Amino acid sequence: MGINRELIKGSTSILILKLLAERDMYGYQITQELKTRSDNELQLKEGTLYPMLHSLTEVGAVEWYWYDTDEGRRRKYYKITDTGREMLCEKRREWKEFSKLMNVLIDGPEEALS
Amino acid sequence: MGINRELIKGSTSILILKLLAERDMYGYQITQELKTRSDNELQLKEGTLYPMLHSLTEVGAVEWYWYDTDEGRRRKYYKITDTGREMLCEKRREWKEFSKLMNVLIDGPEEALS
DNA sequence: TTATATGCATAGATTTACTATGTATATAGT
DNA sequence: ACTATATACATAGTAAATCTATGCATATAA
Repeated sequence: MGINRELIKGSTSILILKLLAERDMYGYQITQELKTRSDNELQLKEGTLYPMLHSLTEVGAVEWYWYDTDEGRRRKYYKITDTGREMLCEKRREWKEFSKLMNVLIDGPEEALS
Repeated sequence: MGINRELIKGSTSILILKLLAERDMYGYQITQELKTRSDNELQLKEGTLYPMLHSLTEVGAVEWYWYDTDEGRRRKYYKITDTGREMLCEKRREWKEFSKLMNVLIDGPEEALS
């Protein structure tokens, strides 16, 4: 449905880009951070996250690098690019517009409240 | 993604139920009304609308009746039920919650603005 | 008579996100 | 030593939502 479709499609990627705009993060960390910040309401699954991260990498919105922790654990860190920051900015703007429209529509004309 | 999934799934049905809560409408009218109210941004397609209306009928949220206009045109009017009004109320509440959360997350902590 | 708008509807494709699963290491409990 | 849980990456297959394309039919304007 026009704007809706595009918006909704981006809702997950907005959140990922937003977190990466604050600092580099690895996949698992992204899921935990979203879970914490949303007070357990947003539980991003691996089946959603990793394909999305790969897709964001393909379009040049993020880059990644391996990092070996001192416990010998390997982590793949994702880093937002300038392109990614522009995407975030644009998607944020679109989200604001869409949510504003939705609020107007579902609150609707006063006479409908009777 | 939890709440997101459920919310987004309902975004179209919320709008349909909202319109029907104001007055009975037929399919084509719903598409035009949404288009007008959203200033041409929301163009609900028949392929989305009719399956949705049938689905809402199945779950008892709406009912329908035929109406013959004086020009001999037949229109299928949809009418919201009490169940539908409850659904609308619940969905509206969930939308408010979700959009609020999204706004908090994408605006994020102030230190991220640097 | 041709195009456009109105009006209902379905079939098939696409997109998105999910569930389920697989691999592997670290740590805590028994 | 064994087991469970958390961490960490990833893919295959499935389900759901919406879209595009199409079909049928009538009214009206060019």
